[in-house]
Amino acid sequence: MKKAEATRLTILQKAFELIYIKGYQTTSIDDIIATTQVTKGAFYYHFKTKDEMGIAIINEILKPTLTNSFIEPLQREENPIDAIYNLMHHLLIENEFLKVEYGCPASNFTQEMTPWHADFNNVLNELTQQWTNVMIATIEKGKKKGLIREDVNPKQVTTFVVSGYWGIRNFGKLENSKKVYFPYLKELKSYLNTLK
Amino acid sequence: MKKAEATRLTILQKAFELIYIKGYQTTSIDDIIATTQVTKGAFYYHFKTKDEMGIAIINEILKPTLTNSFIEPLQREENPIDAIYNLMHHLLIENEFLKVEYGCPASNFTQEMTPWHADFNNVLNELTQQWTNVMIATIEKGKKKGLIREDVNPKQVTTFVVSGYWGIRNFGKLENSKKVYFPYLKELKSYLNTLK
DNA sequence: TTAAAAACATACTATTTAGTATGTTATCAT
DNA sequence: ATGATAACATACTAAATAGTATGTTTTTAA
Repeated sequence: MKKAEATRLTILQKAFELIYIKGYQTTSIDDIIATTQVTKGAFYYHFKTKDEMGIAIINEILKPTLTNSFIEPLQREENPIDAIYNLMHHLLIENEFLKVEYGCPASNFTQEMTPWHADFNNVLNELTQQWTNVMIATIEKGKKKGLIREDVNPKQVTTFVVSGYWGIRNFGKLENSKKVYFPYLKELKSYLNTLK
Repeated sequence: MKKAEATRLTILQKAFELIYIKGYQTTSIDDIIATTQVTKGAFYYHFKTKDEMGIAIINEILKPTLTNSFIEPLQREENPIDAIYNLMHHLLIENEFLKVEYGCPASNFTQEMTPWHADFNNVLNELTQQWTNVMIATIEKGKKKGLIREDVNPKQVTTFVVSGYWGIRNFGKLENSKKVYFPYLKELKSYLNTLK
């Protein structure tokens, strides 16, 4: 990797961390250049504005993570019920990238930026749709294999499940403890089992 | 009501609206005094700091709304399954206080303030617990009446349901349309029916 | 090796921000 | 009616903010 590309990447990575912790609006460019040890000139050489950097974070940091941690695990498993449950368990309990006290990065971004920044809205919508589309496909495959009841509506289930995930992350943030994750996961499991 | 109290209340109400729409951090005191037609002197006579006003909004605006729109409907109904479903339907579809494009005010506050402002965290936790406690009690009553299966865990179900609500509000915000609410509500209904 | 362009560095600016200092006016008990 | 205090009004300040102007240094292609 070229040095300039490396600079750009460290800006994105460190900025993401700060934003994940403090929020987008309250993370200043000065904060970012202080923690990255990159000067303002370098920052504005790589990004025209703060918002351009924000969009780049979503596209270049969040999207790859989404693919690795949210999508691939769904595609690896045979049974959609196990796939979804194991995914959630992994995201909530094991994943070290996501911290209970700071919630879900995509959800945070959506909450903060979506009503007022069309660009953010678009790219976050893409992000979410990638995830939901794969989950829908997973459930449909399960139906064909006879692992899921015929009358189950995959899109409906996906909306319900993804909502639950976003909500429980908010819950965790509020209680600042993974404790809330356990009743959620238990109930998710019994819910998913009703789809058999 | 005394005139001074009226001033305080309009500040809280208008500030709430702005914050609901734009977020807490990006709503400035100047924004608030501009839309309320109240001067800075008056504002700081009523509130020592912006955060004091923020807490007051949660206690004096959000809490009463919670009681009226989130708690009483649960207590009025006999069957917890109907109670929860009708509540959600009402909150998502009929309620005019809550707007799809701006999400859930309590959830927005949690997302934005909770990791860094202990005072906000405390009061938001109270708010949420009031709601969940009533929902738990509703389900327990339903169990005693034989309307809910014996092996259902009320706290687990409540965590699951409330998470779903918060999540679907985030979803609505993202898609900026009530359309997503319908698959959610349908699946919520079939889920709730499995608790019988 | 060298010239041009890419990559970075420093010092600055205009605006916005929460909050304050210091007033003036309205209200109310006596 | 009057004095005290509650309620508001105006003008200011210091800090923070996104972004710019104008450099210097490093890479790279010839």
